[in-house]
Amino acid sequence: MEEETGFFEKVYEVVMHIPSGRVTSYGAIARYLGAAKSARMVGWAMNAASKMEDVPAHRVVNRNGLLSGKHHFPGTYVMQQLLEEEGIEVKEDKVVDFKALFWDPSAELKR
DNA sequence: TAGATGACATGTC
DNA sequence: GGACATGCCATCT
Repeated sequence: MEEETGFFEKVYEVVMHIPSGRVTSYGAIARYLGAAKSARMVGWAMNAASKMEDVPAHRVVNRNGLLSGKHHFPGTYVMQQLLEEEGIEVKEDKVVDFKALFWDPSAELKR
């Protein structure tokens, strides 16, 4: 009966809490979940999350601000398009001022 | 059918 | 700079 806080479930929740116009990285989420070494797993969660409309996986990018997962989206340009719709500037599949738009879950959600 | 291995959208040591 | 860690999925044997 527990909520069964699965790793994926946690990732989904965090990603769903990402405010519009903001982006985060796999490591930040993994670190917030207490599994910094599971950053890879976060990528897999995104893969499944990308299928969920409630989970804006397009707001999650790698540590370099590069849309690493855009290649896995239904459309190579969909991810960038969505980000631009949110007001995020994307250049060469990279988030402009990723550092300024970076959203830290542990800083906003505060565990 | 069940079990085992590889692959993956990264990150840290 | 290189190797390892972590969790799920898909595929093969």
